[in-house]
Amino acid sequence: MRHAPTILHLDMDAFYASVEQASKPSLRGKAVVVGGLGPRGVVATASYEARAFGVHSAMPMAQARRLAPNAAYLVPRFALYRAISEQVMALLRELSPLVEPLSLDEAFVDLEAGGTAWDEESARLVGIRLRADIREVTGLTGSVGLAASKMLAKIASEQAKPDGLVLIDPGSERALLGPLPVRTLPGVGPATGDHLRRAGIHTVEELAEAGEDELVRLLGKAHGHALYAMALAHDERPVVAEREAKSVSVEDTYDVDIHDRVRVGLEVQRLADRCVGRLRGAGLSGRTIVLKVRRYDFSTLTRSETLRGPTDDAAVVREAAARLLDSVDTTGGVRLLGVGVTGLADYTQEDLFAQAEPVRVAQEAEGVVAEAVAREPEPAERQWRAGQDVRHGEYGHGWVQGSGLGRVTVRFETPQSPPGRVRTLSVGDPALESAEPLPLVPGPVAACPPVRPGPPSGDAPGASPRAPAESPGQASSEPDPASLPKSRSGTDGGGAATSRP
DNA sequence: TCTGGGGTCCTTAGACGA
DNA sequence: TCTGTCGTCTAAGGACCC
Repeated sequence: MRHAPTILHLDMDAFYASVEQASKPSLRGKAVVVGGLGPRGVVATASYEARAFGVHSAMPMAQARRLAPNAAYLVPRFALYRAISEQVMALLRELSPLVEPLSLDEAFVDLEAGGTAWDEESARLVGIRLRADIREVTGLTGSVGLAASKMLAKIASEQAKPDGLVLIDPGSERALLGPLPVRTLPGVGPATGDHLRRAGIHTVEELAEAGEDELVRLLGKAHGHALYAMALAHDERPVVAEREAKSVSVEDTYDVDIHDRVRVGLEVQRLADRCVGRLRGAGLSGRTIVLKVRRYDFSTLTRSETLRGPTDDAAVVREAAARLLDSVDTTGGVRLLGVGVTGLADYTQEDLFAQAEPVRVAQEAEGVVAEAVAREPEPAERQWRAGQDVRHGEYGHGWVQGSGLGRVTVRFETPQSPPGRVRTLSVGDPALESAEPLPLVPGPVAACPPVRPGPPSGDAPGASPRAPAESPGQASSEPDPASLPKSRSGTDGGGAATSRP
């Protein structure tokens, strides 16, 4: 293992919720919950103000509403989050070619490979500078962990949250890990955590003391070996910039269980089409078709079929998915359906003779689906979704707080305005139209990171071209008190209502 | 009180060919 | 020719992550 803490892990703080607060001034300092608003939605991200009420990711939305009834509930706006994520990733790529994004709001960076840091001091300066740049370019805060390995850098950024920086000193790793709960380690979820607890293992230190053989016996070969290494702070996983996708899938959870077998069949066809759309969009084809069914009682089963060659043909995927569905008992109802493709290749090699028949049948099915889609009733009125950006001819830019009973409530404000006024309009108001999100940071620079003149870059070889903007004193494991969430109240958070009346 | 969506990796078991 | 073994592929499920 390398010895310098030059692996950086960046984790944006409550990312989706922070973006919404930045773009909606009236929500700053308030409890904001982003997630699915349907009856079966779950929380994607809760602002720190909402977390004070006990709301957290993956919690059912209904439970979140009971805990924080006055929070603002918003649907995610992934296009906006993606755009902001790109700005952040671009800043990371200035530090090193080795950037491994884990999601829209998280990434590892190998600073040593980028020549931007080679020891504790330089790594710390890069982290400080990065946090300042992220704040300048996006207006948001991120937490930075620096350590000699990915695992430790991630644990460090977790400890740095919110809005902080933690560097794990080389040599202190095992002492730091020892007292932490096993759940801290990556790969230890609820099931493994329970398993270990029943074996009397609660901390990382106890994990190390149990020994490799015992862990392999308890958890299996791969997991046991990996966990034992992690417990000893051994983690040699490299930062990998390019990862090839291994599968492409789409799935839908329905607000109400589907009982009608014909409807189930149509939904599977629709999902197959969407899946192929994504597959083709990525320039891929795949050989194994997977059908996923979650039944009324939450039991989940998968059925898969491997073709003789990869395909990106919607008719072929539809037909395979339909065959797989034939082998599944859906009496009692299904709550989720999914279609996926694995065994990906970037070319298509159809066995035309073997698949000609299914194709013909599927083309007939295609007609059925098209017909069903055509029959789909048009929504009588435009749908306004909580959180959505809108523009009004008279009142300007705003966002939907809620809608129902023929009315839509809009708060008119922009990222740079003071908290704005709420107006209730008719859902059919001709002056109201949906709008693109506005940049969080003023000026044209928001769309692409600015290149600022580089102040003196220090005397060490390979120093970052950027000079630190914060004093090093701010880079401690203690977050700046001024940057902590200001209010626990979270009341009157806009009260965005569900878009379903 | 009910549990999303999009992924990755691992384990187990059976089939099959060398 | 029969049998055992090994590696690989396929299928299904489970755990985990963000």
